[in-house]
Amino acid sequence: MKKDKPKYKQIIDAAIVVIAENGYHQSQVSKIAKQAGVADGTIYLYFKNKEDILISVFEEKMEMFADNLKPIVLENISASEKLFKMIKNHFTVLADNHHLATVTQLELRQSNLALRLKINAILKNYLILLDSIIKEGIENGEFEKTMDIRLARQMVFGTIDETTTTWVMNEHKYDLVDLTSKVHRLLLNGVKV
Amino acid sequence: MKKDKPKYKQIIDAAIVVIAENGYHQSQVSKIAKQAGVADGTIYLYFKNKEDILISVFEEKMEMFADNLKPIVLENISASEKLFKMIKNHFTVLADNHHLATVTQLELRQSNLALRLKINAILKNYLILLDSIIKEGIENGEFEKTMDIRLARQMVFGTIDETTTTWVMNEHKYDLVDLTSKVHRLLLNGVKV
Amino acid sequence: MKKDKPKYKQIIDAAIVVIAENGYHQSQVSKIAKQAGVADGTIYLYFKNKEDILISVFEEKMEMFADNLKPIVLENISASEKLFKMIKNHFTVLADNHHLATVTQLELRQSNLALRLKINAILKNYLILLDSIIKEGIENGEFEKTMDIRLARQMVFGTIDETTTTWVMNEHKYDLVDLTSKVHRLLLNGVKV
Amino acid sequence: MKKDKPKYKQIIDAAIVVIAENGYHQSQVSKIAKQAGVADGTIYLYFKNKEDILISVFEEKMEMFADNLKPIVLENISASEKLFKMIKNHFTVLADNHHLATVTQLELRQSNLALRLKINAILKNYLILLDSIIKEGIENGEFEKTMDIRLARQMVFGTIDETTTTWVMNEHKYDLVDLTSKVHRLLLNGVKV
DNA sequence: AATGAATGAGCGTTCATTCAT
DNA sequence: CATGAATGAACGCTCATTCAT
Repeated sequence: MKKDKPKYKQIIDAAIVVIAENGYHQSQVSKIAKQAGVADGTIYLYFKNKEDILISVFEEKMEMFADNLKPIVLENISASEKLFKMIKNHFTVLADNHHLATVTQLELRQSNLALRLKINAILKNYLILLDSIIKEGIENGEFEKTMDIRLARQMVFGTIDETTTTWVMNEHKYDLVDLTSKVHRLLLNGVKV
Repeated sequence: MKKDKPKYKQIIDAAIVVIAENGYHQSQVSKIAKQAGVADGTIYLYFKNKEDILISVFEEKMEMFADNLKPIVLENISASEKLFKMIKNHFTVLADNHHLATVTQLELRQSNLALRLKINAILKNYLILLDSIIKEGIENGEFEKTMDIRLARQMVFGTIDETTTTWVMNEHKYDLVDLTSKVHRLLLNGVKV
Repeated sequence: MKKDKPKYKQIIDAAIVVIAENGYHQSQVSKIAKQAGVADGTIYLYFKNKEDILISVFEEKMEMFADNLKPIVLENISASEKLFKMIKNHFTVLADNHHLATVTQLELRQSNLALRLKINAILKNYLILLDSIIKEGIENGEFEKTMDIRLARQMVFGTIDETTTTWVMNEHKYDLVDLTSKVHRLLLNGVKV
Repeated sequence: MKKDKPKYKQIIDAAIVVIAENGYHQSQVSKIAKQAGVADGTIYLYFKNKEDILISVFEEKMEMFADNLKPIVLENISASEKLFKMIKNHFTVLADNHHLATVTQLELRQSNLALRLKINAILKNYLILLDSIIKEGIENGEFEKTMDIRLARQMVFGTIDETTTTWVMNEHKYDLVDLTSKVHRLLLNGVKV
């Protein structure tokens, strides 16, 4: 399995560094190869083409979000607490990895539509877990039973995403994880008194 | 003033059509010129460079959002109602103009970071108006006075934006404006009962 | 019409020189552009791609062979004399243009199969004229009436082609046109006494 | 001697199959290795480089033509009959081996000039035998004594070659060996009555 | 003001060959 | 002898921008 070979991860990590530091459109394959310490041609032993590198970056790292979230969903705690842990996990992963945050929030969005559709497909697994938390909350009476699950998910994800992007655009000047409680409260109670 | 000359708007509108129909990366200056019915070189009498066209597209159209929002902010109604009207206006403008929606939600985000920072600057005026609604709500006791205004704004804008993008990606299959009440309710009360 | 613009012919002629001097596989587009005194991109205003340059080289020059042959076919002389004039014309054109001879006899044959099939299609017009001479000879009793026209054409063309190629490979050391009579006599009478 | 080891012939035969089926430019060393059932690197234990494989293909197979022709030259028959047997042999070998015919008539001609010069050198032995038949015919009064031997050889070989190439390009649709008599007659008597 | 022909920098990918095992 | 992972040089084509007319 190619994904288990050390060079696979080596190239993925190199890609994140190069994209974060040079921007999406200035991240030539040769630059990624150099950062990874391999020859240009070696890239193509592990990836079909340049796009495949970028998809794999997202795949590998999004897995991390989903893998972290799965046990949380199964815990014996309230849906509200699960939501809290999900937000905290999301913020923590990105706060711990500024390069990755820059890549996912800013650079990868400059990719062409085809690539972004593939990225969205990968994201889906993560959003399904979020949906399951919302559903659980509705079923056990914690959450408003008349609300539209898809819209609720879009609010939760949209808010988390917008918050993170703003934080990245402000060059990580403040602590993202510190915002967890406030974001959580807003999502639970809305803006109204 | 160049902006008042007919060819200026002609080129802006051509750009929106071309980008919506061909995608950001397939929207060459020559294609925009052809659609606008002018020579390639003529573009450069009205715009500094290609990026300037795209910024101007956003500028011209975002003005519409802000211009629509300004009188709403001044109306003698509750902050909650203003929020409702703002969401409805946002959804209505984009639902009425599918090309524009595709361009702002999908295509323009593929531009490079520099362009997107400029786009954000243009967006600022709109977000300031949103901030003023939130502030008013807090001051008149409608909204939670302990909440972080910036986070609240990010939730409102992030939710609206995510909702719209999802709608565009689903190829406008359902009615976006119909979602106004539900989105409004979610933002006011959150997900909790 | 692009073919009438001076740069079209300028690029064709540059291609012949570059290919003759550097060989087919060492004739990069940039080299042809330089020889033609235009920018690389200009090539693509006149030709679809590199292959299109090569096809056009053949097209333009083969036209010369056919155009020279047409009036000969119509002359009021014997088929045998027409054959003589055809051979002489073929040899003369190539003897007068060593670069072209190298390109058609050696370099262009290194192109890929697809290109060579297109080249063959262009050649067809020339071979049709040759066929008409042979047919005429048969009909007026000059040539053997039982012979296979296609095979006769293949003998005539194969002999001319092989003779020319050998001359090119011998670096034009002897006079090609001088061979006309002998080749003509051989084709008419064969090797037998 | 490397040529006697089984893998040597194994690789040669694999090369012919791969080139005939994929075309010259799509016949990578790795593909030939795979077809031969050896590792890429193994190729280089038997051949200096890729060009060396192709030269060897020609060498090995041209030997077959010359080896078949030698006893014919020595037979106690007329020069005209020897010519007949030579043509028949040439056609038979290629008609019996479509892959080889495609490779020698079409694919190998796409190789670079250097390789083709080497191929010509190999061909020489074959052409020398042809020359000796022609000389013999002249000396024993069968063939025209004033004719240029080199030109006669070029006519014979050029005609055979052109005939074969046309047959290959027509995808072997008709029987090549059946043409022997007609080609022989044409070469002996020419087109004239 | 308007034109559009000309410019030229920039990059993903292939594949023959090597060499450590 | 045999392997196959790794190497890295090489090139056709696009398109934003200019400028002579």
